[in-house]
Amino acid sequence: MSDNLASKITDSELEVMKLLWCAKDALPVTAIREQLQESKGWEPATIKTLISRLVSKGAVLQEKRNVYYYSPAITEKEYSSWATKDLITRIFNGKASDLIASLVNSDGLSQEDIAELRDMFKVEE
Amino acid sequence: MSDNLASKITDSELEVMKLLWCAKDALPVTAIREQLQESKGWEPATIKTLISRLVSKGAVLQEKRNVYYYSPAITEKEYSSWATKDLITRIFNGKASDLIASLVNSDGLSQEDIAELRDMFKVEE
DNA sequence: TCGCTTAAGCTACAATTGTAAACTGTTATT
DNA sequence: AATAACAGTTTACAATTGTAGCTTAAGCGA
Repeated sequence: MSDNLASKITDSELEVMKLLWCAKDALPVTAIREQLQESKGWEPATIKTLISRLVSKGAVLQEKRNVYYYSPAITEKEYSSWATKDLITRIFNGKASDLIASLVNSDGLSQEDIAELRDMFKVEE
Repeated sequence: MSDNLASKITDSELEVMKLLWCAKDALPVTAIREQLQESKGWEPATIKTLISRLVSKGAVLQEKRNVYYYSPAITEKEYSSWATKDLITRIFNGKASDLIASLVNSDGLSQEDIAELRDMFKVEE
C-alpha cells in the first residue's frame, strides 16, 4: 500500500473503514449511517463527509447502482500491516523486534497473548 | 502515561523528543537547533515553536539556568509503549497477539527479528 | 401525481499541525 | 556603552481533521 493512501486515513475515517471491512458486500450510505449514527453519535452529514473523503483519497470504492454502494479499496490486513510498519519506522527506528520487546516488557501482553506467541514461534521452528 | 499527554505528540514534535531522549542531560535551544536545523531543514523559529508546544503539553520540562534547558518529561520507553498500546487499541481491537501475527504474516520481520523472538519466548518459559 | 425523505455534492467552521516571521529583552563582544 | 546575536514570546497562515449544515435532485409512499 502506498504511503499516500493509508497514511491519510484519519481516526474518524478509520471507523468507516472498519464498518466496510466487516461487511461482506458493498454498502449504501443508509446502511453505513444506521450503524455509525448510533455507535458514534455522528450526524448523517458527518458520515457522508467521511465517506467522500475516503473515496477522494482512494481508500473506498463507489459503485453506482440505484444509489452508490461503497466498499473498501484496501483490505484490513493491508492497512493494519501498513500501520504497524509505520509505527516501527517512526518510533522503533525500524526494528520490529524492539516493538515486540517493548510489548513484552510493559505488561502489554495478557497470559493468553504470551501463550499464543509461544505457539507461534514454536511452530515456526 | 495519560492519554492527553502522549497522544498529542505530533510527528514533528516527536523529532524533538527523539533528540532529547538521546541527550544525557537537559539541552539549551542552541543545541537542539544545531541538530535539527541541518537534519530536518527547519528554521530556528520552527524549532522554537515545537519546543514551546511540547512544554505546554507537558511532554518536555524546562529548567531555568542562564537560558532554559529542556529535557523530556516522559521517557522514550513510556512513549513507545503507549504508542504501541494505542495502535493495538485502534487497529487490532485490543488484541496484542493480532499485532504480532500481522507482523509475522507480512514480511515485517527479518530473519534476525525472528531469531530474537524465538529466544525471547524460549527464555520466557 | 405530490410531497417527504434522503443521497450526493458543496460549503462551513473551529481545532490541530507544520512551518515560520516579528517583536522584545538579554547577553556577549568589540 | 553600542551593537549584534539570539532566547523567549506572540502572532501568522495554510493544510488537515472533526464535525456538520445547506441545496438540489431523485425515489418512494400516500
